[in-house]
Amino acid sequence: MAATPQGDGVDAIIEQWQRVRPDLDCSPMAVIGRLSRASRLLERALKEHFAQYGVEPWEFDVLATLYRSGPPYTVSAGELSTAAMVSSAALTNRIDRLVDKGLVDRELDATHRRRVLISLTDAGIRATEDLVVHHLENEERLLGGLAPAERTQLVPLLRTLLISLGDRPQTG
Amino acid sequence: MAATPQGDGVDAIIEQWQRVRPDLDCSPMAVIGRLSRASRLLERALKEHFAQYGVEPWEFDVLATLYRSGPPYTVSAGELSTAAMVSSAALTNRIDRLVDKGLVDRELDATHRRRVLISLTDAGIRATEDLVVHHLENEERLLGGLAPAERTQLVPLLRTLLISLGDRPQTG
DNA sequence: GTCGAAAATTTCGACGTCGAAATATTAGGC
DNA sequence: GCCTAATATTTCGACGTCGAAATTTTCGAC
Repeated sequence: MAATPQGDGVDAIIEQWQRVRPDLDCSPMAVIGRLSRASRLLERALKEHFAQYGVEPWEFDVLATLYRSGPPYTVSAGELSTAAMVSSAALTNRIDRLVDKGLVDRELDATHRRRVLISLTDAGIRATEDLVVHHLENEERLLGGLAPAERTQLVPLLRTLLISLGDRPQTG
Repeated sequence: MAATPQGDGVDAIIEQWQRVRPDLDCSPMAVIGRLSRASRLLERALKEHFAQYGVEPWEFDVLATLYRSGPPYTVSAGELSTAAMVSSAALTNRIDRLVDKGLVDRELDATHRRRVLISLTDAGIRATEDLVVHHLENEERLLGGLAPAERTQLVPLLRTLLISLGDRPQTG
């Protein structure tokens, strides 16, 4: 009884916990549970969006990391792996496929030959410039439920959390 | 130059974009990028924590869903699949392994025999009761960087976002 | 200058998830 | 009461990621 009328899925979960274990303080779930669910839902929505353009989210992620580094759009494999938060093994696989698609080049760093440099091809630059515009429109749409003031409130709170979790700029 | 001194990784990414493409409004990234990164970092931290107890995050997730449903700690396979936001195929696999561990039972619903009911065993109940206490302590620790007032601000903002993304209680 | 440790990437094997097809069960139309 | 469609779960094949081992290159100690 007295089910929260306007609640989300996390409200329902916390109510269940309080019914079964009123002795526990479940308040951290109200934050962490929501972050986790929101991220999952956004991931799905982004995947659907990119599918319209024949790309996977990870493809745009790699291309965008290269593009935003600026001309000559070159980043080492290790930095790409860190930026994407995936293992170096996963990154090798991703680059293989982007090379096959003709969107990036792979070459050895002339001065430090154990490093591998990845660069956007001209086709990769064009593809990224096209994708990023639609991607931002889509992100804007996904945040449509938040008023501008709400977004403004959200940003510093999430920044504080990220910093406390150890998130730092790549090039400190 | 003029790198944000106290920024997180997302600040750095947005600065890169503005340097390369000042014509684009990247403000949605400030929210969505942070949600995505925070979720990834929290996922890793939870995984590390649960590893101390010899369990994977998904194991706790299934056990907790059963436990918070209350006695007799029984939920259908389909509901577990929805709650965990994974495919029914993935859930079959997860239940197989929890059955092998002796933490849950699998039985056919007597009245609707195409449904499969999953229940916590006594060992499963004890394991969950032990895990949830440590899990909440850990979540509390992970949110340590946020002041209580900041958490309080965060919750309704994330709820609004979740609802606008379509998140709803399972038993509407 | 050489040897061993450190660094960067790739290869390898194992694992977990997904979408689609298959299987089993229930509900409705007539 | 059949036959079809809908529902719920499992099976199957393919794919992507991970951790660890292997490979190549660089750096420092001596």
